[in-house]
Order: sequence, then C-alpha cells, then structure tokens
Amino acid sequence: MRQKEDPKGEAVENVISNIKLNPVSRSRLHEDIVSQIQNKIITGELKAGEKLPAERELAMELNVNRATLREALKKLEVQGLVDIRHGDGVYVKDFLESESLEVLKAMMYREEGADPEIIDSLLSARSALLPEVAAMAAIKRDEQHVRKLKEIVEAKSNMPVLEADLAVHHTIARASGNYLVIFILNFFNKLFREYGKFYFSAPENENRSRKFHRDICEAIAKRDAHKARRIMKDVLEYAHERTMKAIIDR
Amino acid sequence: MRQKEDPKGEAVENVISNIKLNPVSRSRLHEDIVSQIQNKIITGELKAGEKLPAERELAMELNVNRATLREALKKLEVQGLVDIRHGDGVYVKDFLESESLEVLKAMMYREEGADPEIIDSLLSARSALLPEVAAMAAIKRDEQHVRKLKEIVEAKSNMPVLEADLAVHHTIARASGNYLVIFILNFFNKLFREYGKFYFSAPENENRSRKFHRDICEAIAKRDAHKARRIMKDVLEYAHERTMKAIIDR
DNA sequence: GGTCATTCAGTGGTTCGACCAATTAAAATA
DNA sequence: TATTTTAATTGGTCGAACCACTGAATGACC
Repeated sequence: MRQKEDPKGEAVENVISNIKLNPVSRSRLHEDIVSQIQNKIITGELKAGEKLPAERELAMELNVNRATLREALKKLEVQGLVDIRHGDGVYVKDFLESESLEVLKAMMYREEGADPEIIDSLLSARSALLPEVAAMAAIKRDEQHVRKLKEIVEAKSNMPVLEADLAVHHTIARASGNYLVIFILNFFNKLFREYGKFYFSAPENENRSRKFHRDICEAIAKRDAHKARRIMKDVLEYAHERTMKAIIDR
Repeated sequence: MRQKEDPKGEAVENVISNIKLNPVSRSRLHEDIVSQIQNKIITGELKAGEKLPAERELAMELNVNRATLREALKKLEVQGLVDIRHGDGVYVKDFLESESLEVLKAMMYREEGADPEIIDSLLSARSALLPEVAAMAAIKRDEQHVRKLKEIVEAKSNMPVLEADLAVHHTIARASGNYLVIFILNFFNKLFREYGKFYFSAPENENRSRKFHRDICEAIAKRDAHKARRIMKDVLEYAHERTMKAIIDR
C-alpha cells in the first residue's frame, strides 16, 4: 500500500502515450488548462474513450499543482467532455454527446473568423424550428406580445436592423409560451448576433427584413398560424441562402 | 498584510447573513455542495447579485476543505450560476439569464413528479423541430447511419422500447449532420428518458413505436425526405396527445 | 474642501504534502 | 481452476501556506 505521494514513478505507458499539453502562464491557470484539453477533444486529438494520464502525472506535465488541474477537470466534467471515475481514471467522452452549449460555442469559435459549416448548421436549425414556433405563437399569443411586436416594427427605424430582428424572434418565442423554445431561441440569437452581419451587410436584405417584421406581426395579430409559418419559412430560407453566399464570397 | 491563514475571524456581517448550508456526508462531497447551492439559487433563496460568504468561511460552515468547496464553485461557475471574481468574491447570477441547459434541467427536476406544463413544452418543441430534422437526415445520411438504424430496429426486441426510441432519435440527429440539432436533441432525449414512461406504459403505444422505427428507417434509407418528415410528424403528434392524456389521467 | 495616489486588509488563485477511499489486477489460497 | 486476499494505482479530501487581484480607507497634495 502506498504511503508516500508522488513516488517519482516513471511515465506510465499503458495509457495514451503523450498528449503534449503545454505548461501554462501564471493567471487563470485552470482556465487555460480547460481550453487546452477542450481543444484537444474537439479537434479529435483526444478521442472518446481514451484515458488521460493520472492527475499527478498530468499536473506535473502541465507544470501546475494537482489541485489546479482538478479544478480544470471539474469544469470539463460539467461540460460533459470527460468522465472522472474514482479509483480508475479520467476518460475522454464523445463531445457530440455533450449537451453543453458551452462546448458547442467552443466548437464554433475554435477557428478564426466564421466557420461556414457551423453557420450553416445554425441557419438550418433556425429554418427547421422557427416556422413552427411562429405558428405556435400565432395561436397562443396574447395582446401583450402583439403590442411588443408592433412597438418593434414601428421603432425599428431607430434600431439597428439586426437588433430589431433579434427582438422580433425573441418576442415570437415568448409568445409561443414554450419554455424550451425560449431557451433555445435565446441561444440561436446569441450566435446570430455574431453572424447576422453577413446577411444585413446588403441593403436589399435589410428592406426585406423590415417587410418581414411587418408581415409576421400582422399574421400573428390575426392569429393566422398558417400564414405566420409560411412567412417565417420563406424569410429564413432566403436569409440562409444569402448569408452563405455572402460568407463564401467574402 | 495577512501572513497566516484562517485568522479565526468572526462571521462577516456585510454579506448575506446565513444561508444555512448543511454539512455534508462523506462521498461525492463537492457534488452535494453543488446540489445544495444550485437548489438555493433556483428556488430563489439565493438571489441574483448576492455575494456568497468567503470561501474560507463557507468551507468552514459546510465542514469541508476549501479545495473541495472550490471544486464545487467551479462547477457552478460553468453552469452559469455564480460569478467568481478574483480578489472580490463569489456572486450569485440570475439563473434565468443562463444559457446552460444544465440549469434548465435542474429547474425541471426540482419539483417531485412530472410538471405537465414542462412536459407539454418538451413534446411541443420535439414536434416542431424533429420532422424537419428527419427530412434533413433523409437527405444527408450516409450508409453508416442507415446501418446503425437497422441495427436498432432489429435488436430492439432485446432493448427496452424507450431506449430504442431514444437511440433512433439520436441516430437521426447525427445523420442530419447538424451540430446544433445534435446538441438540442441530446437534451430533449435526456428529458424524454424521464417522461417517456408515461407514453410507453401503454402496450399499443409500444407497438406503434416499433412500427415507427421500421418506417422511418426505411424512409431515410430511401432518401425520401417528404415521407420521413410525415412519419416523424405523425408519431410525435400522436405521442404528444397520448402522453399528456396519460399524465392527466394518472 | 476636493482630488488623487497610496496603502493594506480581504478575497480568490495556486502550491505543497499528506492521507482517505474506490478500483483494478496481481498474488495467494482453497 | 476458481476464489479470496492483497497491494498498487488513481481519484477525493484535507490543512496550511503563500501569491495576486480588488476595493475601500487613508492621507498627501492642490
């Protein structure tokens, strides 16, 4: 039975050989570690099922204390990126099984600039979900939501069109009365705030959005679910196409 | 300047007086702490903006070591529930502003039994999103996904029907090739694992699901997006109705 | 009296070294 | 050979210390 710590054991070779993690600068140490391991997992350098070196070893390799490394591992555990098993070891999980939007965000931001594949994912997901949300909103909305929509439509000349657009989407999500939808839409909007500039850089798209805001507001006010769904679907598919074109041409 | 630790200072009174956190049993200590603080935030006992006692104090109150408390706080930080400011303190955040699905899950699980409104939200959101995902999957799937679906369909007599159902949804999400959709579906599935029992308690629903798995697999294998969308839509609307009925009648 | 730079106690961040507890596999035993 | 025992490995907790940042009290200066 071991009684002493850090028995100066030679590198264990029955686990993945060497994952080349860099020693780290002095400040937000554990955050740097989180980023490093997160990136190695997301890029596939660390694959699902692989066992990380023991904490004592890994800490030494990173040139940090074990407690600091453990704080980093705890964060990665919450993000669903690693599985920590008492008495056994730390195992890499499949990051696509993660439900952490933090991880998704890390995937999106891991490349400089805009990753066309990720933006395409976002725009597709919006196109898939929002038409039905618009229909739900048309049915379940109350006067308060209609008032809010009209406010945005009327005030939007004083409002950047991207902000107005996000506000319209957000209000429609609220009007749908569905908690999950509100949550998901909040996340979509946070991402679209980054990427919407590619779409709204063209003036004709801005005009189209203004018209869209008027039309969807009217459809929801009239409780016309079918029309709301159609309007939303059309504008999102148009925006999808134009945004991808703008990104590829840039 | 302080040179010694734990200067036996009297309880500081310029922060929230006493949040009554219970000392904790010996195993998964930091997880118990996470749960306690999480609950206190979600129930509103700890309000946004409030400052937690200093780590050294809080650790003493919980009867745990400071390192253990810090691991718990790091997890809460990732969940977006607290804001840790070096040299200042730990502040409670507004959990409704969080984009962490972990937090949403904690909110859903905080009541005993099943909250009909939450389940209705979940089933509506599924009905809104998944038909389009099925259509996407029919177009973008490759052979690997078809093989996986057939495996599930054939093996599912040995598999609890709920697990088979979740696996089918998950495979379809992967086949869609849309990262956002995969993440969102993972989350839906984790919730539905809790609530699906209300639906599958009826044998006729289990049979319907088996047929659904066969049909959607076939439609996707044939790249028939229209049929896949229709099949998914029908089964989800049926499941929505039956599940809500089962819950209300229970 | 008001403004600014300084000081310093308090707080989170990191380090060290140790022991506890769960797991696994090798070794001893039936 | 099958089972039990043992010991090494690994994550979990502990406690004590020092480092680094923040903000408010202090005091010099205008």
